[in-house]
Amino acid sequence: MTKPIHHHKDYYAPEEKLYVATDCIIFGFDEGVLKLLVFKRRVEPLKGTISLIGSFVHPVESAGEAAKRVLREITGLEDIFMEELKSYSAVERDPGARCISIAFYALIRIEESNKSLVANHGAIWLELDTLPKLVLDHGQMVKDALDRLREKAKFYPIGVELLSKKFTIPQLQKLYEAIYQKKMDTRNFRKKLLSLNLLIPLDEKDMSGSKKGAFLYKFNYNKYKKLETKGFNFSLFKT
Amino acid sequence: MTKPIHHHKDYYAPEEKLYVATDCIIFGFDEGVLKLLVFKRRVEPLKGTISLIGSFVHPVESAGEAAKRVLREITGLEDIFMEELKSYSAVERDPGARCISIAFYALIRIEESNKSLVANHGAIWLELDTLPKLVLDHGQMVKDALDRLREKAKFYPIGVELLSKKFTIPQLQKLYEAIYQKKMDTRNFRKKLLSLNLLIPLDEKDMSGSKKGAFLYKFNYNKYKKLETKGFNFSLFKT
DNA sequence: TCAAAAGTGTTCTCCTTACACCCATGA
DNA sequence: TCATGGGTGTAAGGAGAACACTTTTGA
Repeated sequence: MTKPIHHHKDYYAPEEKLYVATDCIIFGFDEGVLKLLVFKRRVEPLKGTISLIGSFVHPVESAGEAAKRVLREITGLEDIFMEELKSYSAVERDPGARCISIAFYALIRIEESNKSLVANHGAIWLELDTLPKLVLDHGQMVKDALDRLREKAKFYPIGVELLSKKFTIPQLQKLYEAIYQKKMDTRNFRKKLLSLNLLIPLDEKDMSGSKKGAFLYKFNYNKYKKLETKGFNFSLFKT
Repeated sequence: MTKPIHHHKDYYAPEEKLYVATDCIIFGFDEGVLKLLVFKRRVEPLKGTISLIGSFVHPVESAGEAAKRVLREITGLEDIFMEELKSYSAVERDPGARCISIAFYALIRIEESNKSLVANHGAIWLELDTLPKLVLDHGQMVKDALDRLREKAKFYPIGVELLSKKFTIPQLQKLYEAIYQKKMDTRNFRKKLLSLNLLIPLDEKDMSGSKKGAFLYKFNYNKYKKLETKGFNFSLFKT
């Protein structure tokens, strides 16, 4: 069977429609550890089960728009780094109905989210490395999203999406160490990072992490956008 | 709105289902140029329009299974390199009906395909760099797939999926030159390639490309699989 | 004998890596 | 004054990039 002719309803009619949902793998970084925003049922049935935050894709929106809507409804945030991960469409993935899900992963700054909105939705932040079992194939989604994050962060400085807009180099290093679960060398990390010329040094220090204080930087989004389109190598280290 | 409770049909009932299709971006390599397998309507209506090859996703199969089925039905091939590209779900993407598509790209050896099966389905190979306009958002799909192929081929030797099982190094180089649209240095290409130790040299020569003839090689899939799981850097050149 | 493609080595440069000490400050 | 985290430089090794000629053989 090949692609049906378009604009002729007869070609669609005999086909079966499916439920289409989206699930968001929402990463955050807090207290030196990677966290995931999940939905914990507080009432029966299935009280206590943990799932990703998602929604059906409505007729008036694309999957990406649905995912953005979910993120906005739960966290109050807009203009967030979000990318399609992949689709999940195994026949038996959802025992309740034939339902495919298009998963998106997002990186957000926890402190910018609307905490009461989050709480009102029954959403909570859990540490990634002590995650309990999630419903359906959501565990697999998280695993896939983490793999993708690791791949992506090798070549693109997306880590900055997880930190405050003003951040210190030690903070960024701790984030990378959390993502890749390994210690890095301070000197090499700084050298490579600064050689990209994508950080704007500020005249402020963050005094929360040490007595000496660490200089704050801002990410140069404008410069990055220009480089990105030209295809730049952002690799922060050798694998 | 958060994720509905599963196993309770009431949560699905009020939602609208959508048509779910899959489209395949099928790459081939022949006569030194990259080609795409497309479907050309030979009868009215819409005679002459060109689209990717696709199908609806049926209730009994996942999107990936649907894509594999399409590939098998059109080319007779199984066990082909195929990966999910991304989903396309813009509300107005298909004027005929609200229909999302999950696109997959595949790399096949043209000479192994069932030529009459291909022809019977009205499928034809078109050169990638002189593609006409495709229906719907299929042009965008091809562009995205090509970007993905370029990204992927940098780090994984997937090019071999497009060549005969026995191939010569000059053939592989020509393929890479076609993918990246740039000339490469023979000596550096061979050096890097052979240093991966993934090619099994054969005692045969391919005499079709030159009077001198070029030695044939086979790809060492077993070794590759082992390296792949350990996370190896297959980059064939610096971007 | 010549045209056309296959095959081969070396040098330079740059990036990555490994590695250890001083600095600033608040407690 | 001392404990804590912030910040700095250099040398060695390895990978990528640039570069030109010889080999084979059918026409």
